[in-house]
Amino acid sequence: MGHYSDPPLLVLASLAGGPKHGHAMIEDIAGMCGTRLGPGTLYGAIARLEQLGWIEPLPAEERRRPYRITSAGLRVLGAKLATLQQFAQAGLGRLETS
Amino acid sequence: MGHYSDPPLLVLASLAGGPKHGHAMIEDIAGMCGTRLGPGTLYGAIARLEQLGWIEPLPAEERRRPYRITSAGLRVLGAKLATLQQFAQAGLGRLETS
DNA sequence: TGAGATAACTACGTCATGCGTAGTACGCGA
DNA sequence: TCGCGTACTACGCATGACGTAGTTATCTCA
Repeated sequence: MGHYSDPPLLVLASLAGGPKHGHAMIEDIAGMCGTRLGPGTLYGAIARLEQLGWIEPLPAEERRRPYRITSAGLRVLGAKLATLQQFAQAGLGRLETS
Repeated sequence: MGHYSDPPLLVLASLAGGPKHGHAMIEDIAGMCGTRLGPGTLYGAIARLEQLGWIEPLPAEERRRPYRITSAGLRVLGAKLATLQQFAQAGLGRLETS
């Protein structure tokens, strides 16, 4: 433990830093928070996010399939991160009290 | 969307505010972040957390089964909340840039 | 030129767990 | 005594996390 892990959110956050293909996301996410997603986890999350319209594919280069976050994805990401931070702060507040 | 949901974490955070029985946690969590856990979700999470030694049962009063967070649970909660906040901040930073 | 490593992805299977529904039992007020 | 709210148990489905293995292409180095 010690890593945060919510694959779809990690993917969105990674793509918020710029378009990337799958393998690059793995590296980016590992660098960002130490979580190294397996291929099954990553590409599963990507497929679901694409279906939701939160990310979209860019023209493939060779065998890389790059993706970009959509405006809808940005909105969702912002909302999620905001509630996440709110919750984290509330929780930490409770910890200090006790 | 708009609610944060990670049942075990929510339970730990709720118990960080003092010992509670199941039903009280549901209300507490709903008040804290708007997420209302169903019984299956809640009691499932409780059982797993107890097995991990992160929470422990207190003597039952009538049909209420109160629980308290353990010191191990507090440590885990602190660590999780810290990484959570770190991640949220990093993500929000990326959002501002783009 | 051919063995090995790395990059990038696909396909598959399993297991945990999130979540809803239903059911039980108890106590309280009208 | 009827019904409502509390508090929990039991069950079952479906999602999704995760690992393993396999595929193909590219590059390096001997």
